[in-house]
This record gives sequence, C-alpha cells and structure tokens, in this order.
Amino acid sequence: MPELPEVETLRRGLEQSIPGRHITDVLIANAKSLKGQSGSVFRDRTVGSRVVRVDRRGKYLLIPLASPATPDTPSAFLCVHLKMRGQLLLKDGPAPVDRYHCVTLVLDDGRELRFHDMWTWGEMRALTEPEMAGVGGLARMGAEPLDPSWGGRELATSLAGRKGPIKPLLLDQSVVAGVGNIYADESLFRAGIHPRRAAPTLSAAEVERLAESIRAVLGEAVGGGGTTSEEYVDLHGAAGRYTPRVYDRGGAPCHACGAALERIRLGGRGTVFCPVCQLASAL
DNA sequence: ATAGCGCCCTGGTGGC
DNA sequence: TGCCACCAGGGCGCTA
Repeated sequence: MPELPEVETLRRGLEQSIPGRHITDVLIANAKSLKGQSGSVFRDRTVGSRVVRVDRRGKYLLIPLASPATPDTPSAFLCVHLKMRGQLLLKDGPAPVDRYHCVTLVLDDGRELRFHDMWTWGEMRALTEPEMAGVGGLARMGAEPLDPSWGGRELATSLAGRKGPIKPLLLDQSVVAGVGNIYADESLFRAGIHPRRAAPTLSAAEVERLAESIRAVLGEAVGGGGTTSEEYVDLHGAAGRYTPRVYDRGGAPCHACGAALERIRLGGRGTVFCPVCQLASAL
C-alpha cells in the first residue's frame, strides 16, 4: 500500500518531470476515481492548465494547476490519493491501457500521466482551494514526520489525551501524517515497543525513541524509493527497494533475535511484531 | 467527543 | 479440477 515514502517517491519523480507542462486533454475511463466530481468539472479545471509544482501532504499528492487567465495563482489543485491499490504511471506517449486504467492526463509534450486503480478506492479530483479546505482528511492532517522540526515532543503532543494501543494511533493521520500499516509496524519494531502498549503508558523516553524510529524508517524507505511490494510501483512501473523487517513476515524469524515474529489483529489491521524485542512484558 | 464497525473492491488463497 | 467463501486493507461515515 502506498504510504508516505511511496507517495514521496512519486512526488519527487513528478517534480522532476511535469512542472511547466500544460495539460492538453483528459481521458476518464472510470469515473469512480473522481469520487463524485463530475467529469466536465474535472476536465474544465485541468485541460489548458499548467502544472505549477508537485506537493505532498501525508499520503496525498497535491498538484497546483494554473490557468492561462491567472498564471500566478493556482486555479485548482489536482488531489490524488492512491489508497490501497492506486498507481500513478508516466508514459512517454500513447500506450495500451489495461482494464484498471481510470484516468489519463495528456501533457503538451505528448507524455501521459495515468491513474490506475484495481479497487477504485483511490481518488483523483481537481479541487479549488476552498473545496480542499473542506476535505476532512486534509484539514485534520497531522504534522509531517520528516519535517526537520518534528520529533518526540511533537509526537507526545499529538498523543496527549489519546487512549488505547499505540499502533492504531500511529495509523491515525491526524497523529502523524503519512504513516500506514507497513511503517507503523516497522517503527514500533525499531523502537522496541509492543504494538498493544497503551499510549498513555509510554514514557517520555519511549515516545522520543518512537519518533526517532518513525523518522529513521521513513527516511530509509524514501531513500530506497519505497517498499518492495506487489501493490506499489513507481512512475515507470519499477518496484521499491526498501525491505521491511517485520511487516508481512509473521512466523518468520526476527532479524534481530531469531524469535518467530507474531501476527495479530489490532484495530482491524494485520500487525506483526517480535515478542522478544518488543517487550510484551511491558504491557 | 471519541472509539468501533461496516463499507467500498477485486485478486489470491484455502477448503471441499 | 473447479468452485466458492473468505480475507486483506485506508479512510470515511455512521452508530453507540
């Protein structure tokens, strides 16, 4: 599933290649990806516009578009969330589409930015700034963990007053932006914290260690171009090179101590951890 | 207010 | 071999 490192990898690839390009046409093969926005509105807000830059907020890609009438102020933002199975692909020109092709943006240099989505859970919309402010997930988005100013203090503030196991809280995008199931498990493993630990029982030192682990894991994954998985490929269809230590390795030996990794369900999500390294006794 | 659950969707898997 | 029930999962919206 694309999380912060995967979306950041896509952002970097797009930032290098599409700012300044104009969108000359759009093809909507599956309107479900527009999540209720009409195709004509999507078309009106994209075709003829220029890509200003490529931003990311949590797992959202936000691409400001400028219309010829107001070249200095974005007239709309292309908002993309890949959810579980969405893919963004950059093609050099017209190429065959598969059955999961949803939306294509044709650029003025002939290349095509394509949105594929096997489950149609993902979204691609062209929103105005006021509309974007009304997207709850964006409005409530927590701090960016890779922001240099983010750390244990900020994580502690986000967790203040929150009860329950720490793992589901890490998946809450209002606590930390961009962390999903893979990196929540990886961060807790690196910090040596059991995923069931109740958040209020974490010491200041543990919260600090957890924040450092989140930053380290996300940083390594960005450096590797995202996690190797069947669900994620980069703009050119290539897999990521980051290899998780625990995620999806239930039953396999812990890389640190050799104990069998345990798989449980927590907050409705599959969760893998090391029962030895992640201090079950502290529960 | 906040936590928990169903929902969206389809490929892969395990059981018979 | 074939079929089918079941599972995974991010985030939203509803319910308690």
